[in-house]
Amino acid sequence: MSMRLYDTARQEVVPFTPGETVLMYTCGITPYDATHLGHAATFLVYDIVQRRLIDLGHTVKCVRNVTDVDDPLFAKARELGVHYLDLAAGEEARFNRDMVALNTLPVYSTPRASSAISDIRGFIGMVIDRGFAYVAGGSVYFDVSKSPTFGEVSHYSQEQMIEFARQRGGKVDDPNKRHPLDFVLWHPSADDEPSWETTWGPGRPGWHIECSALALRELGTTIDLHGGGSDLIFPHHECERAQSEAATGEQFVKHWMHVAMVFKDGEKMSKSLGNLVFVDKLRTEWDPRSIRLAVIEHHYRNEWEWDDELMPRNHARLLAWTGSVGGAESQVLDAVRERLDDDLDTPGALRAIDAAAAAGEDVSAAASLLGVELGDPVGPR
RNA sequence: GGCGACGUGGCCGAAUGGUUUAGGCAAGGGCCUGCAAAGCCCUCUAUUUGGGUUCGAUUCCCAACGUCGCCUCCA
Repeated sequence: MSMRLYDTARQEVVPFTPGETVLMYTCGITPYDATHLGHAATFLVYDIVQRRLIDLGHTVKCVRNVTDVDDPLFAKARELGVHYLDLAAGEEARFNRDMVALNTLPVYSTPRASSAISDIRGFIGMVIDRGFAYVAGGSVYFDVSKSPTFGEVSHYSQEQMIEFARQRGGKVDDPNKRHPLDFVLWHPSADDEPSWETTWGPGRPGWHIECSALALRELGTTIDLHGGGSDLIFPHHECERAQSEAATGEQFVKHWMHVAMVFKDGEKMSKSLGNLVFVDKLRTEWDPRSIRLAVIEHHYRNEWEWDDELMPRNHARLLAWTGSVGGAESQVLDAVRERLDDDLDTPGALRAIDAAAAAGEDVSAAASLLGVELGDPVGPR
């Protein structure tokens, strides 16, 4: 018995068949602002994967990094007039409170990018030694021409990748670059940004290298499952894979999993648009278990819209489930397992539990597999 | 190209594993009227295509075709 999951790179639902110990890496947050529903959705999906794998008897080592060395963090710290690590520490603590409130399982480790500078130095050295990177103008660039499989995670054409990079101000016209898609592994810092010494010059890491270095340090050369929000597929994961396989010569990731974006008011929930629903705010109004249900009511591969019906509906659902405790013995746990193994069909799992609860069965074991513990009375509202 | 949603009469739009697939608009006919309008009555036309599951599918599954949405955001 194993789960079947959609693999972004293979573009189909395939059996996910890791060994007894499952090595998972999910790209975590850049801690410069509060956790919103989009973040929560991503990590709740991975939490349920982890729960089902444990349920199947696996030991799961899940790494979720914290990107505390990055441009948006520096910008926000500059704006607030605080040190970037102070800002990061505060936001990271908020994020952890949200994750605890939503009852996510502890992960194996949550390493910070700032802890990985020496690993990153070593990693870049490996990439250079193996001939996949070059130094120019104080920066180190990955040489995409040495990686013929570049693009096999996202399945974008060269032209599309270049266009996307250009739209993002990805410096495709940087004169130091040999190819427009070459990306930075290391680059000089601005005056008010942190800087570290290296043999090829002072500076700071590029934004893809941290995850590769941390994955190697924490989990080894090949990991079973890697992912995050679908917004990370390109360029982040494309670049990660290229540089990791360049450094180690081994397959980096066996299975890629990405969680679809959450929308509000017709547009992707994002900091730049400001159409955010914050988890900590929501928690003051609703039981966190209802929030979890409202998120997993959607399939992880479908984009979905946050609307006002969601919380009342799932509050009612939580009440129905809680009211079932002490009822007749139920077989619904097996139905939920079967739904989760079918590409993580959480909507189907919820429907099965709804039906069982309506039939007077005790659904607490099934709810628990989804991270919803029915023991406590229902909270706010 | 990828992922997802959808595809019901001329148009819009409900519903459904099983005798007649709502309703509205439009159209045609009639009543009424000096004529017309309004109103009322009647009539008319549909489940994209091809497979599959089933005793039976429009409904469930697969494929094709078509329409729409999303695909740079940093979760």
